Amino acid sequence: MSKPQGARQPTIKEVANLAGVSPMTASRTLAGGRNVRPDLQERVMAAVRELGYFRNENARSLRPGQPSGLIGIAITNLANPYYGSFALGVEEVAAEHGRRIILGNTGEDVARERQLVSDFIGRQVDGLILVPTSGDAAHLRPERLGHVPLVLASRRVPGLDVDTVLLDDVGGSYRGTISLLDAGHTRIGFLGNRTSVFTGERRYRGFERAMTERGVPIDTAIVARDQQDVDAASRAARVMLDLDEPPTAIFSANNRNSIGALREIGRRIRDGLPGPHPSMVSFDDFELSELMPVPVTVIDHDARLLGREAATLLFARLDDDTAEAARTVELPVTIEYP
Amino acid sequence: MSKPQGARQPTIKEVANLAGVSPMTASRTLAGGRNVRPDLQERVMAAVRELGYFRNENARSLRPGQPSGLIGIAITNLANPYYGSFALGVEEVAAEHGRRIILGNTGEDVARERQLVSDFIGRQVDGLILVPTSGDAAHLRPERLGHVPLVLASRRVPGLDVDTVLLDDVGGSYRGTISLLDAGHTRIGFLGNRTSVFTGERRYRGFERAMTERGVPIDTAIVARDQQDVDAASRAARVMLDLDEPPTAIFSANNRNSIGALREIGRRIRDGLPGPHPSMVSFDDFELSELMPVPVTVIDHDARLLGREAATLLFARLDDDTAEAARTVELPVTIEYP
DNA sequence: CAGCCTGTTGGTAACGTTACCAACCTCCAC
DNA sequence: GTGGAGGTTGGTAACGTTACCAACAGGCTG
Repeated sequence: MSKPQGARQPTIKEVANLAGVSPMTASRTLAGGRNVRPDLQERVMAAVRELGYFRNENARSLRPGQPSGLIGIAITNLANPYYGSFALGVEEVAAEHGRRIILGNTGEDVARERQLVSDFIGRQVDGLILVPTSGDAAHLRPERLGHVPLVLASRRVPGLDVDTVLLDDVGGSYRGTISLLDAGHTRIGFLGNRTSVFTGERRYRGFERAMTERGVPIDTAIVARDQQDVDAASRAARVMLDLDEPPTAIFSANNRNSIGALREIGRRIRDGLPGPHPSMVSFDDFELSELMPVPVTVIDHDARLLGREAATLLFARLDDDTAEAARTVELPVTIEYP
Repeated sequence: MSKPQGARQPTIKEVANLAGVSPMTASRTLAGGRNVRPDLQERVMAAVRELGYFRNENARSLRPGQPSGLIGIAITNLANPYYGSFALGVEEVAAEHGRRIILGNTGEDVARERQLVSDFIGRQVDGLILVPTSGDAAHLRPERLGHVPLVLASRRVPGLDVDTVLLDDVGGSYRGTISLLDAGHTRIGFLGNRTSVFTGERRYRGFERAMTERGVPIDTAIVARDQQDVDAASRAARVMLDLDEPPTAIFSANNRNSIGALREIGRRIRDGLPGPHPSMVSFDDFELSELMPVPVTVIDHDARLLGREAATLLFARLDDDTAEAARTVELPVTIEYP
C-alpha cells in the first residue's frame, strides 16, 4: 500500500508483447528502425505511446566503447555570471552534437573536484570540461581519468599537457594598463587575485609588462592581490585610497574586484570626500559600466564563446582520435573605452 | 592502429581476476563492502587502483526501481545570472543528497523543453526541476513523465497541479509601487514582460493593485509589456520619456528592463536633455544599483535559495512517497531603498 | 552435541542495449 | 526454376549492477 506508489515504468518486454513482436524488434525500432518493417514500427510506436515507455539511454553505455552521450563539466562558481554563460556555451555545442551535460560546482575545492570527476567517469561521460581549481592535479592525469578526453578552460594546470581554452589575459591587461598610462596616469593601483590563481598571475603579468615598458615604477603599497570577493576588494580599495599618495587610477583584474572598488569609490563620493577620484580599468565587463561616477575602461570577453570553443575542442578530440598534440586556443578580448 | 587509441576501460572481471576473487565480491566491495572480509576488500581496492577501474553508476539504474542518482534540470536561460544562481542552489542540495544534475537550456522553446525532458527520463533521472516555458504543457502531465516527480520553479503551468516554488511577485511589485506612490509620484510608467509569461502577469498585477488601491489611474501610454531584452527595453523607455507628459518614475518588472531603462536614462543625462529624470523601482537586483544617476529601489530575491527550495521539495517527495497534495512555496522578496 | 544464527562467498537472473549469428522471406537474374 | 543477394526477424551473449538463493564456516545456546 505504501511502496508501489509511483506507477512502475514499463519494461521493453511489455512493449514488445503489446505490439506483438519480439523484444529485439521493439528495441531496434527504438534505436532508429533500421531494417524493421514500417508496419511493425508503427505497432511498436503505438505500444510505446500507450504504455509511456522511454528508451533507456543509460543501458546503451553499458557495453564498453559505446558512448553515453554525456559530457561532464565542473566549474568553480556557477553563481558567477561568466561561468553561467560559459556553461551555456558548452551546453549549446553539446546539444548540437546530441549530448547532454552533467554539471558540478567545485567552489574552488580540490577534493570536491576530484569527487566530481570520478563520479562523472563512473557515469561513463564521453568527455570532461573543467575550470580547474588551483591545487594538486594528480587526479587529472590521463591514466587516472581512464583516458577520457579532458579540456581545460580559463586556467592551465602545471604539468598537464591537454587541450585548453584561455583568454588573452596578458595582452588584455597590457593594453588596458597602457590606456591608463597613455591618459597620463603614473600612479596606478592593482587589485587582483592570489598569484596561485592562474588568471590572477597572468593578468598581473600584463600589468607589470606595460608598467615596466614605460618605465613607470610599481609601488607595492598600491598592489593588492589577495581579494576573492567584493567585500575584500572594497576594503583593499579603501586602504589604497586612504594613503597619503593614493593612486590616480586602479587596474582591477576581475569583475569581483571592480565591483568592490567601485562601491568604495561611490561611498567616498557620497560622503563628500575630496577627489580626484580614480579612473578604473576592469578586466571583465559588468552591466552599466558606462553609468559609473568615474571613467571605467572595460576589458571584455565572451564567456559563452569560451564555452563553445572548449566544447568544440572536445568534440574534435572525440571525432578524430589521431593522437595529435594538445592544442591551446587563446581567445581575444576587446577593450571598451569610457 | 587507428581505432583502439583510447586505452579501453578495464572490466570488473579483470579487477576480480587480479584480486583473485569472484566478480561478485569485487562488485560488493565497490558497493560499500558490506559482508566482505577486510583483507579481500583490500585486495580488490588494490586491483581497482592498479587498473584504474571506476564503478559504473549507470548500470545501477538498469534494474527498475533503482535510483540513478541524477536530477534533471531544464531552465530557460543559463546566461541570466539569476538562473545560474538558481542552478547552483539546486546543485548544492542535490550534492548533499549524493545526486548529480543534468542540465539543459530551453531558451523558452517548448519543443526543446519536451526533448530535454524525455531525454532526462530516458536517463532514468530520479526527479525533474523545471523553469517551464510558456506554451502547451501536455508533455508535463505525470503519466507522460513516467510518474517521475516534477517540481516547477519561478512559474506555474496552468492545469498542472505539482510542487512549485515561486517568488512573492505580486507582493513585491505591490510594495515597490507603493513606495513610489508614497514618494509622491502619480505618473508611473511600467516596463515588463509579455502577459503570457507567468511572472510578467503577476508583477503587473501587483503594480495594478497598488495603483488602484490609491486611486491613481494607469495610463496605457506609459505601460510597455513586450520587452524581452535590454535593447527593446531601452527603446520602450525612450518612447515613454519622449512623451509630452513623461512618467516621473518607472516600475521595471525585471532585470533586463531595468538595465535597458537605465541605459536610456544615462544617455539622456549625458546628452544634456532636460530633467527631471525618472526614479526607478526594479524587480530583480543588479550590481552597483546604488551608484546609478537616479534613485533606484530594488526588489531583491535569492535565486540560489529558490533553487535550494525547489530541490528540497523534490527530495521531500522522493523520500516520502505518501501522495499528499502538491505544495507551493512562495519565497519572500526584500525591498532595498536607495 | 545438535541445532541455529550470522558472516562470508559464489552463483544465477534480470534490467536494456548492441553486436553477432542464424533462419527465413522475397525478389531478381540467369 | 534455381540460386544468390538482401531485407527482415529472432535468438544469444555481453556489459555491471543488485536481489535472491545456496553453500559453507564458525560460534553460540540449549
